Amino acid sequence: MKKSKIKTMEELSEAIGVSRPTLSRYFQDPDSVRESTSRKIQLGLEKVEYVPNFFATRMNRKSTGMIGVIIPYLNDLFFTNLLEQIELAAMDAGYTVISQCSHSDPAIEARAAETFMSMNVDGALVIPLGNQSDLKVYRRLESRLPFVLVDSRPKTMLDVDYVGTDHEKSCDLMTDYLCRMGEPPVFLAMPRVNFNALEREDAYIRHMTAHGHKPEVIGTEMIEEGWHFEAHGEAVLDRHLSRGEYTERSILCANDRVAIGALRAAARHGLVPGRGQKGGFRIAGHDDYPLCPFTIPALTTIAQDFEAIGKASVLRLIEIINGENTDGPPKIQLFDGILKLRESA
Amino acid sequence: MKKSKIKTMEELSEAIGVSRPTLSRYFQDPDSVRESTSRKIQLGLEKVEYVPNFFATRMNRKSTGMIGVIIPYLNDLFFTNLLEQIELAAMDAGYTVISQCSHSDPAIEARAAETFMSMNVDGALVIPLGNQSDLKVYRRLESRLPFVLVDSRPKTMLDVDYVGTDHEKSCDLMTDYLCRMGEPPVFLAMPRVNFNALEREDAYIRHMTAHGHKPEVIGTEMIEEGWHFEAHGEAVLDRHLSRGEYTERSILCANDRVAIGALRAAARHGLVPGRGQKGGFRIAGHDDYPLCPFTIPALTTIAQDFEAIGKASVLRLIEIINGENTDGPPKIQLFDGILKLRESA
DNA sequence: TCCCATTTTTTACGTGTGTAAAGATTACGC
DNA sequence: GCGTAATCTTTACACACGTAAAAAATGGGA
Repeated sequence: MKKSKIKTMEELSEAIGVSRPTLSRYFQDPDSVRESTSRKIQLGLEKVEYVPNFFATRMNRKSTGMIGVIIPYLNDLFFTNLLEQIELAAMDAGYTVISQCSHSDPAIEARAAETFMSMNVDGALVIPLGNQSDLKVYRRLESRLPFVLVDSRPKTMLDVDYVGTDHEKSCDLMTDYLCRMGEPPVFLAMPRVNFNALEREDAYIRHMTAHGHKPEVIGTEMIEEGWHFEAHGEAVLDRHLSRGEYTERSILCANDRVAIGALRAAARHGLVPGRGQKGGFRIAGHDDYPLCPFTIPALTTIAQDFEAIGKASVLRLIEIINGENTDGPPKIQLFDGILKLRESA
Repeated sequence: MKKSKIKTMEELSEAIGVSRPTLSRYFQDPDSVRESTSRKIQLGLEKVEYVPNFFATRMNRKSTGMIGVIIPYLNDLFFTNLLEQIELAAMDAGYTVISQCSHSDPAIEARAAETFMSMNVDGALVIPLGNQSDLKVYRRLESRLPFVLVDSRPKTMLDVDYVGTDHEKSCDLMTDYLCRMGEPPVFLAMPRVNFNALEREDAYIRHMTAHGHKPEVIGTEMIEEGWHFEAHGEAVLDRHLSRGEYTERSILCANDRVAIGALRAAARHGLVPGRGQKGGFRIAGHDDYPLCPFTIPALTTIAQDFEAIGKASVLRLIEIINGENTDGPPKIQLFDGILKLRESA
């Protein structure tokens, strides 16, 4: 059975025998028309191929029902997890998510923001690119549509609503745990591409100093190009282990991907990190990357609460869209990380 | 300096002192107006905040310059890699990509298709969900806009253009390699959620039979729920190793995520897979998941050519959009996998 | 200075739907 | 059968821009 194709609501109204304005109301809320007409329209729709034109639909509305999400990288399970939670939360709230990936390129990030503005999205969630982001873009965005920063936040944007993990606290948690169980940790940093990494590093340093330990940070120099975190972690730790350094220390990695590289460097040197191991060699990460339970040994890490962050950022954005609680200082929501004890530390 | 905000082209034309149709032409092609006016407009734009309305812009055009991409899962680096390549290729070709993730839900997948139709995208690339996909949706899509299947293809959709990896060939390659270097492999399957997995399994069986070996497939029963491939691989292999089975065999895994789980099961049993190892215990994967070089031991696998697949699918879609080479049988493009020899096999 | 070609302005209509107002129809209770 | 309220149809305008045609302005060369 071939359904006849119908392009406009006008045609549809003829085909069904109902006026166009009535159809229009039906599509926006089927309960806004009498039940008998509602049934009549439903029956008609089954016999026909019709999809309302998205553009025409949204053009006249104050609200487009869309929220834009800018995500910096696709090839990182951390971000995809976050994006997934955001999409699900937005879907729940009846919004359509348009996501754009900046592919490590500030120019693309800027263009994505531009696209959102021209599409009249009701609001945007921005997971910033990092240090390279073009801050002017955010300022521009700010003046035109509600937006919330997620996961990380440039130091120059402290006046914007923000949802993320309390890195200070979570890093403390881990540092504290490592100190309690053995030698105070060394921090394996990553190239300065991201604000969170710095926050964690700072938190580590503060915590160590406060407890009378001497902080040691390695891996701040760029060894591998770009976002090859695993390769970076492997190269840095390999270099030190080759010199016989840190073979009986805890290595606290800036994130799990770095830690995965570090695990490999350890294996190459015949070291098996773990709290059960003699000698006190241990490796810990941060983020609870989905693969952590499957590394060898399984990686001890701090889990970020993706779901809470995703949900909270969407809800807050919707609040702003609706003009609720928009006076006063920017609303900052920080969620606690959870220590995931596995094998490696 | 505060730029005055301008909402419509009408207002802009007053502000700059140029007629609206001229502005319209300028935005579509700056060279279509006299250079002096072009400069005048440029100067004006610098003093003013203006973003053309996306919807109004596209409504009257035959072409919206957008292509839609449906991707089944976000939390899998395989798909994100593919999506990235697609986005970059589309960007190169001057198209805007709208991507929608189906989150393992056929209903969401269907809605994404619906959205694309209502947005009048010029065409769509579809990476199917797998067996659960609602095939009616594709048929519907087919009758309304050009689309190309990517990565995997339902058996009921053999009449649609398709771009992917030649699994038959790549699986042969691996099976052949494993046979040459030691005991013929056992195939560690994954739950039947995906057509590629089956294709690979079939290819394995055919190859083994053709060469006089007895094919053995394990892990077809669902042990872990859903897409927890790593957990599945670990559980299946662990069960067999516990019985003392396959400790001197090659394990060919349906994909790398399954293999990562298998690696862990091996480690738990004190086995180190590798071509250098005595006893012939080896593990191999498929896809060249980005983490493969960092597993312990590094995973031998078959790399899919993401870039080629992404580029080819976009180019083919654009061909269809332009009405080129659309007669004749469906165009199938299969790319060869490349054997990545690392440590595990 | 004048003519002609090029470019711009003016005017007007099209895109598909939202939406408001006024008039026509229907449903329902009495 | 009548009145009233709910619902529907008709009509009209709006949204922001594409686009076509005719009229006006501009620029450059002779």
